[in-house]
Amino acid sequence: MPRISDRKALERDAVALQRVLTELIRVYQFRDRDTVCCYDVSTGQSHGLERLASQGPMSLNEFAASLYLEKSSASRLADGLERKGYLKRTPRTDDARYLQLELTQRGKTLHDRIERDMIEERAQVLSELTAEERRVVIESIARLSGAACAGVSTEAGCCVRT
Amino acid sequence: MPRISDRKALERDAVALQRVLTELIRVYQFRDRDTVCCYDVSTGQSHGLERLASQGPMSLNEFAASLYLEKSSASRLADGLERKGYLKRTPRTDDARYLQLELTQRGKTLHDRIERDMIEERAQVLSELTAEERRVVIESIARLSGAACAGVSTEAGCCVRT
DNA sequence: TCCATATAGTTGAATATTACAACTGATGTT
DNA sequence: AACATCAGTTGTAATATTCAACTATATGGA
Repeated sequence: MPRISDRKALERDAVALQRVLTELIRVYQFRDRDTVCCYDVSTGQSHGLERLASQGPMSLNEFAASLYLEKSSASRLADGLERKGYLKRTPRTDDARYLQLELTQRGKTLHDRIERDMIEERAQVLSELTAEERRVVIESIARLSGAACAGVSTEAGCCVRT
Repeated sequence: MPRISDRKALERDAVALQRVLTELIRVYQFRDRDTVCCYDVSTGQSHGLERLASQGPMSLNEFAASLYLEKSSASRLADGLERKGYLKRTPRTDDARYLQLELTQRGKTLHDRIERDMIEERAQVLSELTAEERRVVIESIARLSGAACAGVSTEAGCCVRT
């Protein structure tokens, strides 16, 4: 059983975390809009690039689920990326209902460029920390998304809290 | 001058951080859409509540800047909050061009409820960490938004990279 | 004093993002 | 063969966002 002062300290930290996390989300939503201008893709599109780059080719439904989007939204996201030449849709030979979504070379190149810039930014922040501290930060952020993800089901496409 | 292995470790960590941070942003954009359903306000509106709750009354321009929005977007955000009775606009007595934006009691109450729920979630995640680890996480997240914010100017309302 | 100018905020118009529902085409089942 | 199921697309509507034009207020100089 934790001491009372421990619980108080935890509560205080939770408040602080909530504050900085809210600001992080806010600034990223803004900064991400900015990304549009600088890289020829919108926020959503750059997430789409990232999913395909890191997970490899996938069906549209998988694409939608991995972006927490309804399939129709994902379809339109893919439209945009395809129109700009970053993505290719290929019907699967074994079952023509499925599409294989895949980045083009152009798409891979753009993703690499965006990712490289972002990693550079991350490295700036991490450079002030020790290896151990960096590990804690990375793990904790992973836990934060895990926690946010936990209460959410993507089975119905979106917006279902379990 | 850091050793080569140190630089490699830093690079590796930056890649990992980029990965978890991207996922965090993604899941939050989804989860935030969900928040709409549960609390009678949209994502943007809940950020608006948060700004006014934590910074106190402010003008519309200040409100816009603190949300990284164009003033017209902020004006419409305020419309929504006012219509639902969470916010009050009062012309300033010393200069009638300015509006004083302020939460109503109803707005404060709603914000408190939302914040309490979120802090509870944060505490869950933090409870597995030591006090020192929690400090590192909180500081690092603050630095991450600081870094994202740094390259951005809100003077023109939005979307200006300096 | 009065008009030009600047400032704060609102409104019109255009665009983007999203979800839900209805649809199309392909596959599987009885 | 007919019906059901599944993957993906398209129609429609709601929301969010910006830019530009506008209104109202304030300030400063002739």
